[in-house]
Amino acid sequence: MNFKTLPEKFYIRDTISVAKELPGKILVKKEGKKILSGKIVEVEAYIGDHDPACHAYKKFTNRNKPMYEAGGTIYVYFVYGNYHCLNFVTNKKGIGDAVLIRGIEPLEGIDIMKRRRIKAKTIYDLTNGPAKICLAFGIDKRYNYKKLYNGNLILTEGYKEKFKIIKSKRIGINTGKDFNYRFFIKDNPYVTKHEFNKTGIPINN
DNA sequence: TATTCGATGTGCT
DNA sequence: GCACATCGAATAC
Repeated sequence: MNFKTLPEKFYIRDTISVAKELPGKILVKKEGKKILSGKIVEVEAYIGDHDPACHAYKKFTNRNKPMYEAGGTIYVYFVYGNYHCLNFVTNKKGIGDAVLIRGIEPLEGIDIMKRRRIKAKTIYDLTNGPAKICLAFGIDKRYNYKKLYNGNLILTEGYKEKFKIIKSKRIGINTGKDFNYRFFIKDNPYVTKHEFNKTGIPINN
């Protein structure tokens, strides 16, 4: 695979516009001679200006600093004492917006991902969750402040394909629940399925 | 300095 | 469907 790397200007736009276009793009990590890659299938937008679920909601702290960098910067944070989550910073420098990467479809380096996700029972469990992605790809806070267009972790264009993007409420948050800032590819099995209706049927899919 | 709790994943019921 | 591991960041004091 040899897709074109997305330029900085792709990210320096309205955050929702960027989030809607992320599904289908390819995340590529170079580890020496090895390549890990996967297609993004699910993301969530976080908007500092009006979104109480956003880490950069009306405050500037040591943790959320990378979110104020220019679009195209990587923001990785540590949660629940165990896990890391990967975000792409969007919008202009000084604005605290980012997009959380929640679901990826593995393409290359699947053998390596399996070794790092020893608990994953199926190939779908490898990268269908924000912390799972970081485990499979070996991403931690060292990637904070790195750029998505010139490092060993980059984002590229994807296949020319048609798919339907579904918009829904976000997952795992207690505030800002009303915003439909989650975007994912319809019927893709690598999308997380955390929301259920009362009869146990997964919704948002 | 102390306390609370989280943009999750896993395992058990 | 639910408990819990586990610890750093944020907030309270």
